[in-house]
Amino acid sequence: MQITRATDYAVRIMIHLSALPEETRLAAPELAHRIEAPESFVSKVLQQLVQRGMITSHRGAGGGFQLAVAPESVSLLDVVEMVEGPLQINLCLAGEANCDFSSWCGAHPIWNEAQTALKKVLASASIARLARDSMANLAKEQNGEGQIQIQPAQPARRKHRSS
Amino acid sequence: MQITRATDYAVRIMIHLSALPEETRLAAPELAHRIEAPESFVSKVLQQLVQRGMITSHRGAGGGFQLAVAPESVSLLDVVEMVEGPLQINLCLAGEANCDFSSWCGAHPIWNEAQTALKKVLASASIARLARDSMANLAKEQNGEGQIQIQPAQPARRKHRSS
DNA sequence: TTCAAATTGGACAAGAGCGGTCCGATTTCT
DNA sequence: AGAAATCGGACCGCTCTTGTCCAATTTGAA
Repeated sequence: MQITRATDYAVRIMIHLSALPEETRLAAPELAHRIEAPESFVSKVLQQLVQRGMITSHRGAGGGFQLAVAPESVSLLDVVEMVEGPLQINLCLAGEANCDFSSWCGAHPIWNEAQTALKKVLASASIARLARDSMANLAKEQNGEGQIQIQPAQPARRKHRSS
Repeated sequence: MQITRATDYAVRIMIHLSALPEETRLAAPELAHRIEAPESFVSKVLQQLVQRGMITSHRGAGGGFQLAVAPESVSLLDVVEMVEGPLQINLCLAGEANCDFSSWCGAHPIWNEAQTALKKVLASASIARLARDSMANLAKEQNGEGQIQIQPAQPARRKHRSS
């Protein structure tokens, strides 16, 4: 009864990209580092998000990933179901075929109600809002301190400096 | 993001036992057949329920399982957590140690809210109510027809009749 | 044009959990 | 003494999870 790591990473990715200035492009390793998730695994999740049209990718030098949708219009539930498929709390909610009792079982309506309540909460939160909340919280936490919270995509300009 | 089969079976077991006349004892194979679940797997779930004190077992001839708690006072959530452990929608809700962002991440409160909503629904339904609903639905479905719905524990008196 | 930076896609793999089976040991009723 | 039943543990195949690694490809820039 738990969301997978991949899903959690996907959410973090979407929030982070959404918090960046528009059109900002970020490379996979950099993104992975920022959300504190393993690089090679994140790259898989990124591919999935690309396939679903949530983000776009650009290859080659200076490439990376950027948001492809309006973050206001995609909910937490959207991202979750994008990675995990339709959210089903119990097998018996997946069509009549999977449950001989559904017509009379007293638990059936409760499973349904619970699932609906869960979905409702997740559907009510847009990625854009989560990004705003994150930034606001961060700003509040380290009050005006130096440390940058969500960095605006460093220029990546550096030429091979040894140190 | 789905409850396990074992959990579903446990719920069915509790509901079924709760629908029986008090003090009724039922053997594992019979119970398994009634909830349409594999015998040997159900016997494992039954052991678990015994260990948690939800039901009591009696060995030997004429033995079986029977309810050990007041079905009014045990909720669907209780049964779920009895089998699966504490319900956690996301790893990041399992204490600060599991999430470096929890203090500021915008998604964190939403995960929490979603989990709470889910738990609330499951906690609000008692096994006793589910049993009553089941019986009422069944009675309605096959209106006064012959077929017995939840059988009152057949006497099991039969001595080896071949046919 | 060439090189380096970056994504893409696929193969691989360890580990855990799930769903279930099987059986010998034990208890208990008759 | 049986027979009926639970108990407990071992075992099993499968799928999913959580990754890793690499060769191929694309692309921007020097």
